[in-house]
Amino acid sequence: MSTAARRVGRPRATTRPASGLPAREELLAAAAELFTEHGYAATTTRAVAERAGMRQATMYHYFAGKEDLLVELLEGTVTPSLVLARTLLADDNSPAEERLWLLCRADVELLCSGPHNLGALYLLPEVRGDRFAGFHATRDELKQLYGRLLAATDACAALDESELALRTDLVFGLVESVLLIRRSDPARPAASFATATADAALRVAGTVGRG
Amino acid sequence: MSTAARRVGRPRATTRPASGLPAREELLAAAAELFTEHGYAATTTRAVAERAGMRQATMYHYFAGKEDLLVELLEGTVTPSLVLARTLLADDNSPAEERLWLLCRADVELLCSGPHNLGALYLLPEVRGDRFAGFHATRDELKQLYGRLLAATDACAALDESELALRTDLVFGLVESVLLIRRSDPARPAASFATATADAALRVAGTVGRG
DNA sequence: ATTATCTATAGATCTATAGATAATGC
DNA sequence: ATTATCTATAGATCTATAGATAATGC
Repeated sequence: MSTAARRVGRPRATTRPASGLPAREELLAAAAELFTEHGYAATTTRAVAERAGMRQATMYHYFAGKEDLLVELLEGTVTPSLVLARTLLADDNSPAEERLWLLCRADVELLCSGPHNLGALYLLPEVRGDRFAGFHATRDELKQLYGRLLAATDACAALDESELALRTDLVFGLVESVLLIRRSDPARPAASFATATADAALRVAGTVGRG
Repeated sequence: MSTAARRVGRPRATTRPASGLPAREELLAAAAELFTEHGYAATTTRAVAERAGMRQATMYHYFAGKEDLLVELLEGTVTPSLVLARTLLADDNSPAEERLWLLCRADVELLCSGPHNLGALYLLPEVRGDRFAGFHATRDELKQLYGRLLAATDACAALDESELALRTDLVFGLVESVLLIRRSDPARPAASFATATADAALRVAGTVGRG
């Protein structure tokens, strides 16, 4: 009845972290912390591996390279909002204003919860590269769905295409700006902030709103 | 009457860039381009120096190190708006709404003009370091002045301190989000976008606005 | 003599790979 | 036999410094 798990493979040189996560998850968690705090280029593969409780070279058993860590972390920051946006766009039982508000609130909550400011990974200059085309496509689709919900609101019904695009940029920009706000104030509670941001997004959209 | 300037010092190994800027300015311009496009850590001192038309080591004749380039570039992205904010706060001949609108518009214009998205330097993870405390202090003061103008608007007169702080975060966040928007659409004309953003900022503030 | 530049390089990295090793599984 | 890990390192950087050089200034 030993509490130590009996594991295949050569034993680690150091003790495992207390989290009890599997090695691959542990590497992602370490990368999340280090990439959000110090950036991608400034984080070494050694720093990631050792924070996950293993030697540098062992990381390559789980990931083909440093970039793969970032690719995988990025995906998680937009996919859930995209799924929700699709659902909300399909549901025409409630007014567009209300659905837009729900999307904004959920998006802000996604961006402002979790132990690290993962949404801020999107700010890293490295994310420009081709390696991240998948992430950009997802984000573009999400923004497009914001635009379609916005177009369905009373306030925007009369706008022409370019005015609508501008307003979409502003609403989407306001929602994304929570990354910057969280960065200067990491401890802020997500729920009430998400509500207030959704209210403000509707005001940007042009509705009289709840705020 | 030779057109080539007669210069002190050993001649360059390569021809000078066509810009005609003095060497120090040329280095800053090169760093601006490379830091905004590839980030700080991914930009080598060799890349900066060679884009400025000199060898890597020559850069150290003008700057003590790579960080000094970034420090100097960052200052220019907030100081002009801070100066304007101080002036606007002191002038009580026009309503606070109008002064806030002017500040937002000018700030967005500052952030969206110039050949590179210099405002986006603030997104770089390296800017967290102590070396950049001066920049952060300037930016904090600017944000505080936004808050004081906001407090003087009719729409915010009744808010308590924490509500006001939240609204300041949202207005300031919206203005800063133009960095993100410019990054995905670098060619956008600044003037009309600045006006539209200032309108939206007043809606976030809670005024009925012009929009 | 002063200046702006150059060449060369020490010293410190950092990524990814090669190949050995120490467990368990059968 | 398979697996997860280790140690060691090749090869490729990158920053900052040391010291030489080729102009002009006086």
